[in-house]
Amino acid sequence: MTDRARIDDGTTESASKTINRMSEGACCEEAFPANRRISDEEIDGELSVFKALANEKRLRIIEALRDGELCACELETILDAPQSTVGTHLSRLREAGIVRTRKDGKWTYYRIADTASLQLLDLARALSESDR
Amino acid sequence: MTDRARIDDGTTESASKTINRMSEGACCEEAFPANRRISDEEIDGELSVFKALANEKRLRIIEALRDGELCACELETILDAPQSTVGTHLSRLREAGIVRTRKDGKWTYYRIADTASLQLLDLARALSESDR
DNA sequence: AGTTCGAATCGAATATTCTCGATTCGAGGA
DNA sequence: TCCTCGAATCGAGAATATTCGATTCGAACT
Repeated sequence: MTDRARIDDGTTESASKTINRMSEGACCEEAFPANRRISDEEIDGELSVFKALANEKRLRIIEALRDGELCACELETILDAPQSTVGTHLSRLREAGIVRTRKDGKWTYYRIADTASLQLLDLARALSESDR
Repeated sequence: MTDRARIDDGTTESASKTINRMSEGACCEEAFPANRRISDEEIDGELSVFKALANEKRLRIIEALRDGELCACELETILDAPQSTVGTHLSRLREAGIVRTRKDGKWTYYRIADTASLQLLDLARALSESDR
């Protein structure tokens, strides 16, 4: 919609310390103490993330934000959906902490909050491709 | 319910080749060609995985199966929900390829199909804990 | 001030998912 | 064979989520 200056990338916050911890030692293994009863709060946390990702339009939004931020109006074009629909999905993603916003004049730019979200999509894709 | 012999663990299939590929090089980074337009089939694949995980009872089932297989009746006790409810959730997880079954007499034992599912939960938990 | 544009939110119709009693099915016994 | 137990499935009501027109809000401009 506009060719104004963009913060192309590098502004997405790095993955959380916990996720970095997952990267040490045997890659992506034994991130948590293995045999530990899980709490309700942790289940709720996982649930809120998965609910935020369990929608086609929201997945498309995240995929579109892989290579950098986009404003809401650009996402409307990409999704080919009305403003209120896209706005609702963006609000859900923001509430879930998946995306962050930056305001510039009357435009609102969205970006991925944590690259761990993208790893999540990659893992899900690999998982779905492996069993068919 | 019963103290019959169990295949305690080691029977869950190893993560898919694609996921193993993700483990090489810089851990859990650049698993996919980076700048590549995603297809509808891939979105559908991601979506089916996330939809299967976007439910509290199903997450509890998966967490319960972390340290080995369990039969349906044991999961009914753990979830404290009626047989038909638990059975429905188990069917969904099986259809999504998240769990596999083994029949022994009149019992059906469930186990995690791919450890990548557990990594998915760990990542989601870390993500939800990082932004609060 | 008023106007316009982009975006957030409201609210109600629609669509999807969840729950769970009831039924069916299959594997062992008696 | 009949009976029982564990589990899969059906079906309908309840709960949740999605859609999107309409409204509101804020920033920029006149």
